[in-house]
Amino acid sequence: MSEHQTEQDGARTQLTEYLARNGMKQTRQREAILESFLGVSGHITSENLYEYVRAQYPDIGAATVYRALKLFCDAGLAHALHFQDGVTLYEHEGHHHDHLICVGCGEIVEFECDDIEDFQLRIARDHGYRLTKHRHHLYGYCAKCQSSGTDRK
Amino acid sequence: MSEHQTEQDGARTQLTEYLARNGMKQTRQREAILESFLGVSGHITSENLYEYVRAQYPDIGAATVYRALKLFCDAGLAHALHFQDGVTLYEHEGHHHDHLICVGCGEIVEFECDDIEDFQLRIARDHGYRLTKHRHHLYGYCAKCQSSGTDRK
DNA sequence: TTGATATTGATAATCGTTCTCAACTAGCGT
DNA sequence: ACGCTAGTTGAGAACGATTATCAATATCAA
Ligand SMILES: [Mn+2]
Ligand SMILES: [Mn+2]
Ligand SMILES: [Zn+2]
Ligand SMILES: [Zn+2]
Repeated sequence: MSEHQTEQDGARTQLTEYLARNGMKQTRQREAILESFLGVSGHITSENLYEYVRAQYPDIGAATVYRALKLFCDAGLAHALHFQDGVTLYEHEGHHHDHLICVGCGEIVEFECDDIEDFQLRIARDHGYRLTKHRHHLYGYCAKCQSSGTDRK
Repeated sequence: MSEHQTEQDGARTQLTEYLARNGMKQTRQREAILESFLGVSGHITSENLYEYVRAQYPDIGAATVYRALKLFCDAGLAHALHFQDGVTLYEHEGHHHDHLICVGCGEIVEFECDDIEDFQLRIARDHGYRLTKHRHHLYGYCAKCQSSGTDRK
């Protein structure tokens, strides 16, 4: 039994418990969508996940996928991100990190910086704020896109 | 002649030069919209600025305001921000800063942190990226919203 | 098995923003 | 001043990811 396997089982259990705790139902659709979501690594849109889901379960509707992903966030299984205005990307919930995005090819690099996290808390405290979340995105050109000079801008 | 006055004149000149340099035309509408924009301090949506503009110039259309604000960004007079997905806020272009947003009352606090800026550059460099911009938003509850406990969430 | 309640899928609606396009100018050369 | 031409405008349609609606259907505790 791989680490990956236990992680997925953990997620399934987590959803089941969340549903029970909130008087919600465990449906075929939610199980299928969770399965697809867990099978994806990285960042994905609802629309894109819908494609994957539909490949195996053609009867599941798009609205259900949108709803499920939001549910997964509420249940602590997923995390929503907004790199470009207008599209939501989801990733597996895990240890906190922020992102570096290549505006050339779309590559996404994850990073962690405790120092920055500390400064954020200090800034919030200095202004009397209690932080609930933050959004820290760095945009630029990756090494590859810099060398293949044929880029926009 | 106040500092404020010269700042506004500077902006007007900047737009005029940008337009000339790019074979674009200086129109009544653009002048009027710039006037309204300069009269606003802080952060404002296109839609909201359109209200102001319309009060003085009822014939100017919404599309023109949307276009003008985008133009002002290109000309280096304005800066676009996305605190909530789906709405664009504009502010006067000035020295760089980031934002602390109260999710209770919507208050926006501006902050600067050279240390964070430095870490950002280091992170980018470590990954071979050349940064073009970043988005750093801290969300939380301001002091006032924390005490008046009657808040959402 | 039943029945109350939650969920689903198709589709309409949302909403800030952009696009379309015919009418209208700014601004150059004359 | 005049005229040309390319850029600009305003109204309204179109967009696009997401959400709301709602009748049909599935879940699950009793
Ligand atoms: Mn990530
Ligand atoms: Mn600001
Ligand atoms: Zn790249
Ligand atoms: Zn507040």
